[in-house]
Amino acid sequence: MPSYQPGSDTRNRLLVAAAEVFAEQGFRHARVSDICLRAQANIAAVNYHFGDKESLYLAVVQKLDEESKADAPYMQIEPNASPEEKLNTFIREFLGVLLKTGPSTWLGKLMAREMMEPTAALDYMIEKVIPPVDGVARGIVGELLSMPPEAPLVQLCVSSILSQCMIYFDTKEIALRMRPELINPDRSYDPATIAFLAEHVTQFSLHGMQSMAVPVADMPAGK
Amino acid sequence: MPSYQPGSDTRNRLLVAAAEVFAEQGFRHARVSDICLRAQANIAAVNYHFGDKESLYLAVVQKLDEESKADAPYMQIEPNASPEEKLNTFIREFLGVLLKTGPSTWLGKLMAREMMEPTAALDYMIEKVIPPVDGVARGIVGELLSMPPEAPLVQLCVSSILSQCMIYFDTKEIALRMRPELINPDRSYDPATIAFLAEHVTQFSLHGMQSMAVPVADMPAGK
DNA sequence: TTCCTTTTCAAATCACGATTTCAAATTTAT
DNA sequence: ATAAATTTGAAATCGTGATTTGAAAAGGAA
Repeated sequence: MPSYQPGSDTRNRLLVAAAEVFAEQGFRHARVSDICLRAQANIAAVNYHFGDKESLYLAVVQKLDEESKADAPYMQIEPNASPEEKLNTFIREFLGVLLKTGPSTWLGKLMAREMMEPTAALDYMIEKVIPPVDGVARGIVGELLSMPPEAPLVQLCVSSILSQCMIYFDTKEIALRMRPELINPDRSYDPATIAFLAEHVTQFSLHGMQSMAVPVADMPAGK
Repeated sequence: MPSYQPGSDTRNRLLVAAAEVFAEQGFRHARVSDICLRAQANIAAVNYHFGDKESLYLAVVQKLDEESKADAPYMQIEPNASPEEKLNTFIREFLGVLLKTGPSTWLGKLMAREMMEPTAALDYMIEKVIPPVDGVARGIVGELLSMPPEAPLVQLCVSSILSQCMIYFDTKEIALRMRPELINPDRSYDPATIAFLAEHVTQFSLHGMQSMAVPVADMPAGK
């Protein structure tokens, strides 16, 4: 029942095609017939190699996660840069991951989708994918606020920053109708537009945090 | 084929139940069997009264929109308040619409879902629902920046503000796993938590805009 | 009451997409 | 070269959920 040749060509084509389709459509709307079509594989190939659609999805998430551990540009922030520069780089890379096309953007898109519509992969992501990204963001913000990365205020600011990036991914369908000239035929944003948006988010966030560099009220503890 | 008694009791129960289910699950995941169950109606009632699931959905959106035109708290900002107060009120009300439970929150939730996963209702929303909300937000931000509401920078800041609210709706499933004590059994957020989050978003955004009160670079025009 | 319109109901049908089946093709090992 | 193991392919099956059907119930007007 399991795959006997983990390096099988068909198996790999399925993983690549599936990453693309899942990133574009989300787990539920992705059709395994679509995935097989793009992978030039038979409709039964997913079940033969992975058991079922969800296991394939899990395999995609893990594969992309491992690959991104190798080189994820927004995880390797120049340690000597100023915290302001670090934040700008982080935002630019994170926005790119959500708005560009290609393999390096797939895990980010899957993560954004899991947040809105969780599947079994969310547990994996909470454990393995989110902490490193969150850690980098908290490190930068903590530095900016002169606060430990675990401080509740740091968490709030990280949410504010990430949300500003994600909105452009989430509202892509609206942008397509109201500002179609900003989006390429392959549904990616233009690099110039991404750079422009990153600059705005950076400025907005830097100033947003400027006056917060002292400990203030805590999150309410009880429910 | 069409409904003969537009005020039919069953028809109204369907509209109410459908609004609730659609807001909670989104259009695709909502089951008409579920809606009929909650409306105490037969499984065929949706097709008898509305034709099909999508027409019911459209009817729900329009009904909620018309009702909200009557009294939507975040649309009626005290005109004499300072712009800072107006922003705080707007953010608190908008967050409430996304994080509380009850009829007044349903349209906001449907709008948030349409953004991520558009249906035929998106066109209606782009035309009728978004402009008023967007207009109020632009008015407040324009006042804060001493800029006309149509300025591109005003648009960017509005996106930054709305995104910070929406993230708490979008990541509810993660919050459920990482901070379950913040979310009530009925899946709503506690009023104290909402007020706390609104305070943070307001402060972050006010400071984020503080230094922008002069015209700067424009959105790149060409694609 | 009786006829006609409207509404409800349970059961059947449809549509779509995931999964299974099993025979044929291919690969690998001896 | 042959046999066993592995992989592929086309068609069949399943499951879920929306939609349709047609008979019964309910209402209303003569």
